[in-house]
Amino acid sequence: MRIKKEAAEENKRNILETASKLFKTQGAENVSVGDLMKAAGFTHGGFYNHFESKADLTSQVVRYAFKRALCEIESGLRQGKHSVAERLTSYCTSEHRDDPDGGCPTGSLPVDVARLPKESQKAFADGLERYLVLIQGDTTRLDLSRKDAIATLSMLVGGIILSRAVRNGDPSLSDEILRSVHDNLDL
Amino acid sequence: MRIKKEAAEENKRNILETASKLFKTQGAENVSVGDLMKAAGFTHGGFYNHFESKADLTSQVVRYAFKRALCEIESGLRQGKHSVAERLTSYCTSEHRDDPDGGCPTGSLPVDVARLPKESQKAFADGLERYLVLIQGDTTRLDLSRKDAIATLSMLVGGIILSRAVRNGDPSLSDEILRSVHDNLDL
DNA sequence: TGTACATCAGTGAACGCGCGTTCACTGATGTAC
DNA sequence: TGTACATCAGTGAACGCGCGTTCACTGATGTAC
Repeated sequence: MRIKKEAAEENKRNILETASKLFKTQGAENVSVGDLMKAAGFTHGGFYNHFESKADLTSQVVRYAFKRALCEIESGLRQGKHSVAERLTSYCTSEHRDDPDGGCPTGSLPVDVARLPKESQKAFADGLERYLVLIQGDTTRLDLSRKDAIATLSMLVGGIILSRAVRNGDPSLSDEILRSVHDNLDL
Repeated sequence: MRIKKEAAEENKRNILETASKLFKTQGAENVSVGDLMKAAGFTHGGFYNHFESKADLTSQVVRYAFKRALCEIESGLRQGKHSVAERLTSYCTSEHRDDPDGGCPTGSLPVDVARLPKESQKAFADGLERYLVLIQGDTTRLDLSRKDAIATLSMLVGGIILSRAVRNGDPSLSDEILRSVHDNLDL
């Protein structure tokens, strides 16, 4: 049966939110359309009312995940809940490592994105660019050059990815990676 | 028909070599057993003479890929072809970014490995550990603390992963990431 | 404002397809005598 | 050394299964008059 227009939009947002969590933890290729719709509380058939294909979903998820993460950080900055430096400091922690679905897309999606079509990569690049602007915008406490901002972000992303890769295989190495990157930040 | 024992071992090595290239470029989940065996020059049925399952293959590939990469670097060091510092310097370059199958497993496999069973993660951790020992072993030119070695490796890995993620979506950002990380090395 | 009809979000059965895996078969290789 | 038999790497058809996608259907919502 047909539902209200706002309800349909809310449902789509729900699907995107659910997908961004599942994709970050399991990887886009390991989440089926059926799994996703079930997790969002629907049957699979309705999926194609919102998305042209699974590939279409994927690029929309990349965009959505960055938007969500950036909005959250920016509103936190505005309200004075945390500074950019504090956010960067909390990036390489076991809390973030163990919570990929709530975490930043920079650390969970890039390897998937490298195999996705151009449009998804563009969405990722746009998100990354906004992160860099955000980091550089904090001139009072950090005052990083763009080069340094990129290098810092690379170290954080590499650290969290490596720590997740060995988390179950060698937990103490995983912790050591987080600590090493964390201590090398000196913001 | 039955073949000579050494021939069978050589065939298995061939499958592992082919798999490590395919996995690094496409990701383990996107390479089917049929694809792999065909690329290695066989039919798919024989796969189970060498591996218990695809999961078994995957963990063997992680181990194999590190062994191959480390042997190549170590023999280069022994022959004086390059130093550790030179290898690190050439890590974040467009050549390495555009050649994932020939490249280092640290940059191509970690996100896949994070979703694989403990044994594969152990194989990855062992490989990573050997990399760190190698980096620290070069005391004459680098003399990095273990912490610095980990932070450096994290930055390199993060840089190559991010540059690959935006390569088709924003080529100039991709190049900028490589340059920024490269310049921040100062070995 | 009320009525008649088109629209479309969500349902669930059904589709073709490729996946990982199994299996009967082949015949050169390895082994026991 | 020669013979007889067991072994097993590689082949290719076949399996069940879950995937992405399609489609006929439902009925509340949106729209035209």
